[in-house]
Amino acid sequence: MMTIREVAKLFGVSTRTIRYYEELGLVCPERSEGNVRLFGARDLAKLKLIFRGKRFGFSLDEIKEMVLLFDLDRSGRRQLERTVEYGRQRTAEIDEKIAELEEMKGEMQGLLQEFEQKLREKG
Amino acid sequence: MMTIREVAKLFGVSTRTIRYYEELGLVCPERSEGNVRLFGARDLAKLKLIFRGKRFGFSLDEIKEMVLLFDLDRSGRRQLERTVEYGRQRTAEIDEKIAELEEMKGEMQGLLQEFEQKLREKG
DNA sequence: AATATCATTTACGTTAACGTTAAGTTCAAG
DNA sequence: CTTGAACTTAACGTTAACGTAAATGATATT
Repeated sequence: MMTIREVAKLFGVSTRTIRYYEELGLVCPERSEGNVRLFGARDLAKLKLIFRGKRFGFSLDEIKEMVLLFDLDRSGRRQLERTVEYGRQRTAEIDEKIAELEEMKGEMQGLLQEFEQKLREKG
Repeated sequence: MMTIREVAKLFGVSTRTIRYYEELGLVCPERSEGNVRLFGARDLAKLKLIFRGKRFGFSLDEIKEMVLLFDLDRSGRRQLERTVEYGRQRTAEIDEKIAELEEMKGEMQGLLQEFEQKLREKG
């Protein structure tokens, strides 16, 4: 069980950021006797997913939906099916993002080759 | 040569967004006799790069630096070398992003398999 | 038990990336 | 040449994602 400052340091963010994510319902750590937040392994895995999502321009609202995958494991069959379907859509989106990134990379490399060509011309 | 509304519609954004990007110095379209913005092919290619960058969580400040690749083609040798070096760093970063996205995809697929397993258990 | 260093909630402040409105200008159609 | 739609600048409004400060409570150390 980690304290909020340890968690913040672990992910390289402020404690405010962690509390804000709790405000939004993204995480819901246990509390100690004296109402102090205590983060378990599952909370940390969730936060890892959250910060990874952030790095790819997902909004916190979108991330909130993605994080539901973490919370719905003892739900009913119908709910599970929808969760799986939702997860499929998300991974499909990620595939698209990867493809687009590679296209972007290709364009930039094209530009670089042009420039290098010009450099060679100048000797 | 396209007008601002045509450009906005083409990319599915507001005209304000396009003007804002000009405010930041990201694009610099020609002007007609009567001071009306006219976007050429090069402006459109640049905007395409800009919106693609946005989809991956790059800030407009970061994008501004990336877009410099478009503007510096008749600069001097030293400048060209630095541009090429900068471009290399950017493509390396994109490689990292791709790798991380694939890791993310793997994690989500792992979760999905767990859920599907549970679905099979429930018959 | 006092002191220092953490924690808590509450609430207002900040910045990026636009949205929106106002007041005026240009362009295409009739 | 006028009328209406689309353009212009200028300026203030908005929202997400936090930053920061105040007042207070918990915890560890000496």
